[in-house]
Amino acid sequence: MIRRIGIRQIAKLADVSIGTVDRALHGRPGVSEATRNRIVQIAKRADYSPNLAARSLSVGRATLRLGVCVPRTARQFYDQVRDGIMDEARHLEHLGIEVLYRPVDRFGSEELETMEQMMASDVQAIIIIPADPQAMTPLINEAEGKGIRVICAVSDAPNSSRSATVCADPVVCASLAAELMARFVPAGSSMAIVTGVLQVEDQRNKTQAFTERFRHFCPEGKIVRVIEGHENDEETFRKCLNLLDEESSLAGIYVNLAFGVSVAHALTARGRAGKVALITSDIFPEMVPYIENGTIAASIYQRPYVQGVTAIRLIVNHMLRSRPIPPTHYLNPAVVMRSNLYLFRETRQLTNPPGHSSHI
Amino acid sequence: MIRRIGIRQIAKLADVSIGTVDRALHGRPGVSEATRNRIVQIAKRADYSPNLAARSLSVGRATLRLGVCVPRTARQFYDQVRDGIMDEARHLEHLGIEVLYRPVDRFGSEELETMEQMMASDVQAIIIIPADPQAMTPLINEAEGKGIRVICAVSDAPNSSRSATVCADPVVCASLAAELMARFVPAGSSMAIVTGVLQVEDQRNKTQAFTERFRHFCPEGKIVRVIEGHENDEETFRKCLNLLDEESSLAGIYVNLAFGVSVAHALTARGRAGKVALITSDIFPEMVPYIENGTIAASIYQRPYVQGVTAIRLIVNHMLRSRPIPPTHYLNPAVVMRSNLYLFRETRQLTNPPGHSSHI
DNA sequence: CTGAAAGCGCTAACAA
DNA sequence: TTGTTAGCGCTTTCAG
Repeated sequence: MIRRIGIRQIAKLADVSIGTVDRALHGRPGVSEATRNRIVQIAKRADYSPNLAARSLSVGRATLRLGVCVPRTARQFYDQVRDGIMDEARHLEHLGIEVLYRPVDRFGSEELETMEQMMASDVQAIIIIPADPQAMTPLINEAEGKGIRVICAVSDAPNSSRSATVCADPVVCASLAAELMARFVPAGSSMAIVTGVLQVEDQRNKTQAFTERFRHFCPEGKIVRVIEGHENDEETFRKCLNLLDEESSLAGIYVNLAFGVSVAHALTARGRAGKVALITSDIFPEMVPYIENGTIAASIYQRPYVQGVTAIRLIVNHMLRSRPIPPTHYLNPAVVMRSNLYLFRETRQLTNPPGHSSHI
Repeated sequence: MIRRIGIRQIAKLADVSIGTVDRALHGRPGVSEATRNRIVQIAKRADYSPNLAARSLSVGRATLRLGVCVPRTARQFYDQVRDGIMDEARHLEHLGIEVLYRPVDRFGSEELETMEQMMASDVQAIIIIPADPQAMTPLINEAEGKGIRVICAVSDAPNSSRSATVCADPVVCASLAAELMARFVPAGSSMAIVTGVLQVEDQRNKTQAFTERFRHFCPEGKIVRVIEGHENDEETFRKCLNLLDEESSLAGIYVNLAFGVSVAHALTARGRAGKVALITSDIFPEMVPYIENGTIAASIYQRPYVQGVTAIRLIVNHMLRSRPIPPTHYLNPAVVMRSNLYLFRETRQLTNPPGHSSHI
């Protein structure tokens, strides 16, 4: 620990009391502009940065109250985000961080109501995974207007004034899938994409990016079908059966949302498992057997845990260390295959080889 | 921040002074066994954990002095480890962490001498990347004997009594390469492995694992050659030229150490770039053009930055939060391809798409 | 507008 | 063997 300058020294240099220094440095009222400027100058020249330990000790209660609003559905995924947030917050507990955690149902208005409650409950920042970005946008704007920082994770509300978004770059996810796929299948192969609803920005972007990059990486490769499963297991499954029946020369399928299992089912049902290269998104326990038996060749993983960790770090670095917030923090997707499957958090409970304890 | 119990309350419960509580809880001399036990019991029942902010504030100087000994060679790689260590240490600075950083030349005795100096300079733990684990082992044992925790990163000293090792599981790295390769090439393909010296445990393990897994994943696949380049650019290059001349049907090469560029050179020289699937290890700036033009299909990345971060976290969690140290912390290797190349730290300086700021 | 002083939870030096 | 006390750097309250 390097001996750094403290408010005491600054007070001495500026020939004022430490109380005045504190007021000046924190924009609190009760200092003349003249002395304030003088003190700020000195602090800057001396490269002053506050001792966070002392601060949180002094304040006693939380220095930083955070609201966290995460969907209660698709738990295997969102719970990872929550774990990342909570783990990191606990790690930084001694800085006086307090988390107000509110899981919400993904559909209906609970999300909006919760957001409103949070805004009313004296938090300095909110981490949210908006299920309906459109509807959430006015509330986000209102929060930011009140000085509450809003950070979107996993899903973005791009037209809002949120301070930052942290997510896996959808274009990179889809491009990586396309690049892998192009290496997995021969030139001139036919490809299908399974998505949810093309109106959802993320899914549309991934579909486009995959299409474009696959054509780029695979000479004469073509996308013969884009299937919208409407985020419904049954519909996805059924449409995939049709697809397989109609496209006998299909070489691969890319599933750009969390419905890889339905597609794997369909492949298995039609005896095409292992014959058609399947690249899915994210990891869910039900996918494990399909990765193990080769039905799913690879999965592009958005690393929800790390997203949670990152969201906390962004906020803390900004609010406590006055670092700038990067408006977009894209993190690198991971490639899950059979060889590294058991090093991912999601599968750690299932079979836990001793000594393997990584999660980032 | 949840209101937790402090030594004051414990003192009251045990009907002693806070000084006694402090002594009892820290195994300092000057407390009778009876009172010590009583206090420890109370603390345990109350789930006491010390306020780290208060501690580091009180102690004033560093609470935790760490020695870090990292090779000065292969900088692009080891500097990442160092960055991870330093970034994380700075992040935890307010806990009173002080890092004594000593880069050393990889060859010669500097490593041993530096280790000895560190052991003499009052550090509580040492993070080391042993270049010569064999030679380092006695010193590690000596350090641990003195109560100095030693953590190996990247490279392990398995026969020493080091407290922990953090690295990418070599078996997983090689298996992942094999699995990818088996998907890249047709059944019955011929494969070559480029390594350094098979006597080095890590390289031998990777060679074995790749061989075994490739055979498993690729029906009728065979390893036709294992080349030892002795960690020498020139020799690796030359031997690869020979290989290419003699094996006209070679479908792929796996390079299990940091000499992928030499192999890429050879492929280019013989006009086989893009025809032979090349999977390398880690990322270096010189590799970037070869990844971009498809000569290198993929690279298995050990994530040195995260290794550094992890090493610090292990130590801090152990020494400051008295968590157990897991003897081996394997982290998940990453797959680097053209699509995600620019999201890795190593390449961030080269071309830096705005908004991409991930490094873990 | 500014200064003085108490106190956050802990360590460490000194007293008893 | 135990108790007491002075800070660590900061925030905050109360006086001036």
